[in-house]
Parts: sequence; C-alpha cells; structure tokens
Amino acid sequence: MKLSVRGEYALRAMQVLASDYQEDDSVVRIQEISETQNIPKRFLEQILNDLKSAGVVQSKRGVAGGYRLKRNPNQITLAEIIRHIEGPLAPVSCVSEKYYEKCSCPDESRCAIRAVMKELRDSIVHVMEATTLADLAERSRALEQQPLNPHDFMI
Amino acid sequence: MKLSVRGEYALRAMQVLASDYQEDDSVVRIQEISETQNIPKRFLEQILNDLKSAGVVQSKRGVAGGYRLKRNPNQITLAEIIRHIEGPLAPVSCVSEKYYEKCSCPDESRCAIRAVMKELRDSIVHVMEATTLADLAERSRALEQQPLNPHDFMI
DNA sequence: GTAAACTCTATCGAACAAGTCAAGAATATG
DNA sequence: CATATTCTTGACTTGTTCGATAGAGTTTAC
Repeated sequence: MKLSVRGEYALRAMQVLASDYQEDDSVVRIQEISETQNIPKRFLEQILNDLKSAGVVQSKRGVAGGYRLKRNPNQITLAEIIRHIEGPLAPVSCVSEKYYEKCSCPDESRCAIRAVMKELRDSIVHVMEATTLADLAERSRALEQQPLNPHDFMI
Repeated sequence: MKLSVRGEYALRAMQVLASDYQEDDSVVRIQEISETQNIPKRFLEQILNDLKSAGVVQSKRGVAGGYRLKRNPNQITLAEIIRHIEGPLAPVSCVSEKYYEKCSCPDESRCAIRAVMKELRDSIVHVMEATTLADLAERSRALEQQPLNPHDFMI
C-alpha cells in the first residue's frame, strides 16, 4: 500500500512549485528544489521531466531557466500527479477505473474481497482528488506560522 | 498504492478458510485452495507459512492435513493480514503508527503533504481494521446468492 | 510401511526502484 | 558572440522485491 519514493519526491517538488506559483513566468531551478527538499538532483530531473510530458509542469532552459506549474495550482490534484508517476490509485487493478485489468479470482463479479477493495479505492481516490496543490500550499503556509507542536515528537 | 499479488493471494486464501471455518478441527488442503482460487500451489505454501508464523492460521500435517484459521474469523481483520504480508498500511512511513520511520523532508512536523498522507492513512486503516474475515465470508455468501449483475460487466 | 500431505530452505529470472552519468541543446548576460 | 548556466535525453548501475519453482525432509492416516 505504499507510495514509492519517486511519488513522494514528486509531491514534494510540486508543493514547492505551488508555493512559488505566480501569474508571471517565474521559474524555480531544479537545484533549488533539490537542496531545500533533500532530493537527489539527478533523480529529480527525471521526475520533473515525467511531469512535463504529463502536462503538469513546463520548463524554461538556459541561465535563468527552471520549472513552473503549467496550470493554476487549484487545477492540479494530488491524484493526477500520483497517477502519472505511479499508475493506478486502486489497491488492486480489478477495481481501478482508469487502469482496469481482470484479476485471477474465479468470479470477479461475486468477489467479496473486490467489494472491500472498491470501498478502499473510493476512499483513497476521494482524498487524493479532493486535494489540490493550492490546498497543499495553503496548509503549508498555515503550518509554517504555527509554533512547533510537541505532540509531533511523540508519534 | 498497490497491494502486491502476494497480499491479494493471502486475502483470497484467508477468505476460503473463513468460509470453511467450523468449531471442530476441520482443515482445508493447500491444493484445494490453490485450485479453486487459481493460486500457484508452491507460492501459496510460502504465504500460508508466513501467516502461520504470524499466528493467523494453524496447520495439520500428514495425509488428512491442511490449514485452518487459528482464531474465529470475527477476530481477524484484513489489516492484520496485510500488515504481516506487506508491512505498513500507511502510504509513507513517516505517518505509520506501527512502523514509523523518519522521512527526508526538511521539517516533518510542518509538512503539509504529511498532513494529507495522515488523512489517507486513517481512511485506509479505517476500512481495513473494520473488515474481519467473518464479514468477508458473509458478504461472499450474500454475493453468491445474487444473480449475476450486468452492471459488473460495464466497469 | 507407505503414500499423502505439509515443512523448510534454497534458488532463480525478471522486473522494478533508486540513483548516477555523460553528452547535448537552449538561453540570458556581459 | 562567447560563455556559464540550466534543462534534455537516454543509457547505465546496483540492489531489492516479486512471483515462482525445486527438492529433500517430516508427519500422520491407513
């Protein structure tokens, strides 16, 4: 049920771009993201490139180059990012809406596990579609202004 | 966000044992599970063995041998099975209750992504802890009695 | 005692994940 | 125009996991 490191990096990078998003053409360098987020630069290059082909970000080359979101952060959901980087959100592909594949069980239409997995899928998709990069940026701003919460050290 | 095939097989096998569960010592042969569920027999052996060390099932050797649940199906949740076979249910380990690990982000306590992942974790855990093998067996019985639903062919 | 079943350990190939590298193309700036 | 800076592209490495197979051993019903 885990997100890959790749997917996690993608979300972190997109959050940076979202927080930096402005209507003009300002871009953020890979290196800057890499340094502030502790993400290996070469690896991040790949990820941003994927997201470029996916139409999530756009890039500008050369000295003052870098990356920026292609659309307004409130138009980009976490679901979209993860689907591009990781594939289906569904825990098993026989309940995936976008990447459906038949499974090996004897009768899919009467499979109780499948019914439960459908519920699970729905709740995962619900969270991921409901959250946009704009939400993320806003929450991030809110968290930055709060003092450190000692509770967070006690997980 | 996917379940491994191993985890899926584990759930399917446990569902069989749950449907067959009786208070006496009756067991189900590996081969029978393997055949009805289309699971490679040798592979299933490994999985059942894991679940035996985990205390979920018990085995009986010899001619009339096989496997059975060690506890009543209503005492075994899907969460328990998956945790033993796959590890953490949490999408990232920095929000896992049972397998917490620090992540590489600059400030975990103020990480907006982490906050969202926590919500996601909670909804996943909620579904998986709420569902027991007894629930699964019951739903399975209910589904078997229904006629085929044409809607299921239109996913 | 023997055949049927599980037990345990080892191994395998393929795929995938995470990360690295190098050579190339575009561009702002002096 | 030269150059340093930055993205681009694609290949490559290294380690791990996944799914599966194999074989020798153990237990038990009959």
